[in-house]
Amino acid sequence: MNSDIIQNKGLKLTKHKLAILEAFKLHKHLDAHQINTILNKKGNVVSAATIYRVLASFEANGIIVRHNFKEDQAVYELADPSHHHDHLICTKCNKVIEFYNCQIEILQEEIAKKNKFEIINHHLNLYGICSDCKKTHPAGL
Amino acid sequence: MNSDIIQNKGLKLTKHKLAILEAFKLHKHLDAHQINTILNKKGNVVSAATIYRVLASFEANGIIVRHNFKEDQAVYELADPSHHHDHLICTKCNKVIEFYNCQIEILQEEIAKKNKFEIINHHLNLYGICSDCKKTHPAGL
DNA sequence: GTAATTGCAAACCGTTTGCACCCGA
DNA sequence: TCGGGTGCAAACGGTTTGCAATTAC
Repeated sequence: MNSDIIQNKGLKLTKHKLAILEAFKLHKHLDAHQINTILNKKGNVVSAATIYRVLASFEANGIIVRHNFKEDQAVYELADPSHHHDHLICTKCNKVIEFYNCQIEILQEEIAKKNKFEIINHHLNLYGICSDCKKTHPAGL
Repeated sequence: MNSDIIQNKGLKLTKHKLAILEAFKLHKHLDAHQINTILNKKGNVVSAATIYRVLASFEANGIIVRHNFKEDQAVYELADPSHHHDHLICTKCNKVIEFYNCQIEILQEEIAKKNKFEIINHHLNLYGICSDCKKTHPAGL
């Protein structure tokens, strides 16, 4: 249950937190502005400050994780430690596809070992054109 | 020659552009603020606006590439299309180590093909603790 | 000479924060 | 009740931009 996710972390259950969590169930990857739009459409008016505070709190409590797909805006998605994945991002339509490749993960560990690095985290973002956008602009225009 | 790099792109050669290019020869990865500091130390006072404009122009002309190691600040490095590489970033001391792994590149292409994606670009950032910082904080503190 | 470059200050945009009020447990 | 949550507006930090003066070619 969504309310459990929030309360299990010792956070107070509020209408806004629930609404934000529900937004992530419907749309995997969201930035603060998109969340605002979604909540507004549902008649849920929330100040930007609250959205940022809820996002920060959710991130600190491991409910969501932050990504930097866009260079100037934070994008979040629900955390799922048991299902790590990386992302393909379409630079035309901003579609995001998740993938997981075990071999790449292993190679990353080897690279870290070679460089005496202890990996804490990683981001692998593949930017490109998705099949839909290729159809729309077959010559790459 | 540094001046050639600038003029070959049809850009006007100026003292500031040269100084910024030289900064990149000494320090591989730089953000706007660091460039400002470096130039100031050399007695080269440059306005922030100019730095950003030069960076934008260099990037548009393929002289440098932008990275998003930090979530809230753009980091640039000299472009070198013939020597693609990815990065290990130490979250303690911000050290950046470059690496290249052919197998990972191949796997990425396979993933793209599977998803009917045409990759244009990618960022693989491995965040962790470098060996020096592990020594300083052996228990991870 | 002329278009590109620069400095300054103001604008911008995403995000954060101080403060007073509100509300969930 | 009371400490966390919220809205508002102001602040913040990195970046961009309008404009007038300067400079490379």
